[in-house]
Amino acid sequence: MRNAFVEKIETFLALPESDRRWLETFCSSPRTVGSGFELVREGEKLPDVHVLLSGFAVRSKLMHDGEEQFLGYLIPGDFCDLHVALLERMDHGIRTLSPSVVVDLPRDAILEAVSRRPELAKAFWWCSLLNEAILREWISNLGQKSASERLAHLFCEMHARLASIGLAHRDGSFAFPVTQLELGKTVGLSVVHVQRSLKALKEAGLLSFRSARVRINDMEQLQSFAGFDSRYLHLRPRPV
Amino acid sequence: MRNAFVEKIETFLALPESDRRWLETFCSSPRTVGSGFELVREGEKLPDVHVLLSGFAVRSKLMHDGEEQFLGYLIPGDFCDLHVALLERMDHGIRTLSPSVVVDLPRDAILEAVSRRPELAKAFWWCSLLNEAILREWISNLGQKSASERLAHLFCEMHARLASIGLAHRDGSFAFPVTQLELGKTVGLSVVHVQRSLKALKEAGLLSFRSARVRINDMEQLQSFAGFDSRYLHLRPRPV
DNA sequence: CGTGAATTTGATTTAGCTCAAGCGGGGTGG
DNA sequence: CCACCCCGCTTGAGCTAAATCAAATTCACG
Repeated sequence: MRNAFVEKIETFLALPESDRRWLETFCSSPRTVGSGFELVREGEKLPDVHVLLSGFAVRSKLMHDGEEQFLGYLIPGDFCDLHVALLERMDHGIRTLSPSVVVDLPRDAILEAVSRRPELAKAFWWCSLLNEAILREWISNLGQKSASERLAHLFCEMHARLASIGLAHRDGSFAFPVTQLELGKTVGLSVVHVQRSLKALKEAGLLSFRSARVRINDMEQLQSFAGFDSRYLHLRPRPV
Repeated sequence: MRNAFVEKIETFLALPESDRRWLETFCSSPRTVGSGFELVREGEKLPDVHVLLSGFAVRSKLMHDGEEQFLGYLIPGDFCDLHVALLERMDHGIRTLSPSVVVDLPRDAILEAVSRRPELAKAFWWCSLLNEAILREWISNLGQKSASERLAHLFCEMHARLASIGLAHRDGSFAFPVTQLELGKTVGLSVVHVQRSLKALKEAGLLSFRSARVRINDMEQLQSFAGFDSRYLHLRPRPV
């Protein structure tokens, strides 16, 4: 059976057979959870690290004024909370955006792997570095771009990431189970303004967004409008 | 001689003697560079990873419209570009903000250390995770807060980080060698608005900012105004 | 069908931007 | 030692992107 997690890691390096088996063992008893399920609560101290095998999830932080800011989307193959292996306490929460399949890796197993299996240690670290790169891009997105540029950029990113794991349709469409309110929490805008900016993008013929699905009509133009350059994602051509 | 880098790592875990010596060997031939020196250029592929032993530096990304966004500040003890060990290409640049001392660690040495020295592997990974946590906080800062809250938050963060390595004065003041223009690039605001927001913070008696030095007058109030909660920094009490 | 959530639209307000001009201070060359 | 000049800071006057408030409409779903 395909395992999005192992596949992701193997785009980075070919694992020794024993490491791959080690990973697959832990993935052998996944859980299925519904949409809107809180995988991890902010402030919590966890015994396990989670991996998303299928579905969508989001990281988010609660502000002191009660507002919520999204910090990143998780797609199949992503670690949810690798930090807790070393940092102990979650500084943000994670919840699913669709029915999902997750596995729990005991924290101690991760630590042991890092000590005993150098290839896995590298791979885990690599996952963290990728996350970092995305976070940096989000910062420039929030700091420097207009409302519709931000949205455009977000869609470009999601498309690139989903395409890299085979979850984008050839016609440029992909599932993205979020509401406009949630888009607002992602790019720091009010719902009303998200709606108007989306409308502008639609009217410019760049994309459409309906019932949790994005379709990019003109990738070329959308990317150039958004100032999107996929290199920050450090994607490697997917070995088949 | 004190070594800010080794000290930082040892707040996380006590290194085996041999690992410490390994680090210190590489730190034995540092370079001194001036202010405004470009340590790493965006897009570059580097043979070395850099560590800042003293001074200030900043990560930044150039937008397609020519604007610049700051992505983080580097203070003594920080890795500049640990990513290149695994990611090959820099997705942002780094330059000093003051005269600084840096050391160059050959990429291959880092990779070898990760394979052979599990404690160091953990420590390096921990550094990445800390960075990530700071990046996430910056995202919520940019996405959800007003101009003066953003600035206040930035000052709280710098104070906490500098204090943790003994670079903050007991009176709440610390060196922060940036101009108002640069503050703008940090929090996504125009110079003019930075100036007005700073003025407001000064007039509220919270802090002062003059000639590259910040002084926080009322830490309690500033933190509560900024919605600052230092837990995201995952600081550990500094062992003396 | 009915009901609550999500989207759309309009009207108004505001935070932050741009443009433009004046000011201070520290460093340089005459 | 003075004059100048450049850079960073300050202030003012519009202007605009985005927020807020409020209501209507559509949609998904039981």
